[in-house]
Amino acid sequence: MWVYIEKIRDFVEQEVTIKGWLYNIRSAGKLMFPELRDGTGLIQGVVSKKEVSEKVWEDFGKLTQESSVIVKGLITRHPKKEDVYELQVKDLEIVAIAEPYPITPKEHGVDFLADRRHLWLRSPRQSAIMRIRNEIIQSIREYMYNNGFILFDTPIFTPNACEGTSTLFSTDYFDLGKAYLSQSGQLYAEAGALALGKVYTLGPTFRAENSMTRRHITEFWMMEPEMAFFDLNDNMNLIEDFLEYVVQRVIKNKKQELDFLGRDLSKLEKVKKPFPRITYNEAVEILRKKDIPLIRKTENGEEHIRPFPYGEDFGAPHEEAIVEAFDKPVMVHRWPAEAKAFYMKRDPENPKLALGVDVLAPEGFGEIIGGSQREDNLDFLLERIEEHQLPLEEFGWYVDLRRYGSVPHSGFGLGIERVVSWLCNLEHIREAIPFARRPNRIRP
RNA sequence: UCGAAGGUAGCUCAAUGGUGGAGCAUUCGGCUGUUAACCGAAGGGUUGCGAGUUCGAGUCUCGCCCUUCGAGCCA
Repeated sequence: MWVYIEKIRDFVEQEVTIKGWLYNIRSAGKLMFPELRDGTGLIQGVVSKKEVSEKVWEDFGKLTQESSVIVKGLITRHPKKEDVYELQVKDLEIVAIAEPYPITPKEHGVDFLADRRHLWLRSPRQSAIMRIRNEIIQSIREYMYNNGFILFDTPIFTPNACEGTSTLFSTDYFDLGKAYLSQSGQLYAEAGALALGKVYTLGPTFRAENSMTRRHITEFWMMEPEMAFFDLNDNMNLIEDFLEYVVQRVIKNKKQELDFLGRDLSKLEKVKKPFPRITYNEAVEILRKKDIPLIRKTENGEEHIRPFPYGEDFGAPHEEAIVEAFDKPVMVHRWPAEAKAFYMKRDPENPKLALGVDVLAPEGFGEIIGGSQREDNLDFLLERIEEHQLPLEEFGWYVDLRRYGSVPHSGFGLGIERVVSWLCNLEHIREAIPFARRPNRIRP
């Protein structure tokens, strides 16, 4: 019977068939120890010369790393190790002999591996990350479904920039001129929220920023819920509840993979409601107390400005300093409006502040969520569009949402790969997605 | 885009301006409990590209290309 390695415990002392690939093989005279991989796990086979036919013995000698095979044998407990199982090999069918495999069980550099991403994904580490990514996305979908959100898929071709700030990838669109690859589904999700109440979009987004850091890729997946009649506070309550659900479910269901990656689970177990909520101004106070300067580039190098001035946005060193004191995600809210996007509603108590919230992951993994309450007043929104010098003709439909039964509404965007990096404790975001797109890499 | 480090065998890395090496991988041989197995042997090189200095350049100088790390921007 064909079984998957992850289910092997249920078949002890039974004869099974495993279909997979040779991960590694060791030999000791009349014994061989092939390590088999089938996508769900690894198992060590034991081939004894006196137990198998001459042909099977010879065929095992021909196998190279990553050769595909169908192996029959008896599942037994490891003679020395607890909860480890082996396959006592009886028969072998070679599906295909692999050419010399470039990725060996030894060390490799990141560039070499990135060039062979299509093969790198076969390694136990990458396989564990992809399984955890799957669990994260699945738990997001289930949370949303169970809480009354409607999946609302937004377009990838768009005629306008959602936020005027970042650069967009462009392409020709028949007779209609340029089209751009979406950098966010938010504006369309707002239309969805006013139609359906609570919606979310989950799909790829694109940013043509020449960002060469361990936290950026040019094509990344984002989950963006949008809720009618939610204010900033409701938004933050949702973020807390949602993040706790996702993190706790992932550590419950993917413990084996997280252990394999060497993830410190005690840090993730602390991700429970409530999360600290601090205002932007309080965050600046933290930076001032720690004497973290704002570093600004000048013609003759760098300028270090102390104390950190109110109104400036935070960079990576600032985020790290703010998060340091907490062991949970930190929600920073009420930002200087000037630095923020045009669609954010102003704080009624202080119009210089926008009702935005950023969520900073613990352990220095940076911003995983950016959200806000949206501007729902028609005249204020028109003002913002003018201030930001955005083409009104492209935003006509968006402005319309304020004409026909406008309501307070809020939402946020969560970067899937940032969350994968955080939960898997990855050094670099390039491992968080099957095929990472970066400014200097579009292959494979 | 800016700053720093780097580019030598298939991979990871050594090599005082003076005959380019090791471990792993590959091929062959040995070994009945191996776990990135081990032991023995063999094959494997336009030192990123181009110019210059020098009797002599992997090593020094200049230009270009590429990679990594950090910064900015952001999810």
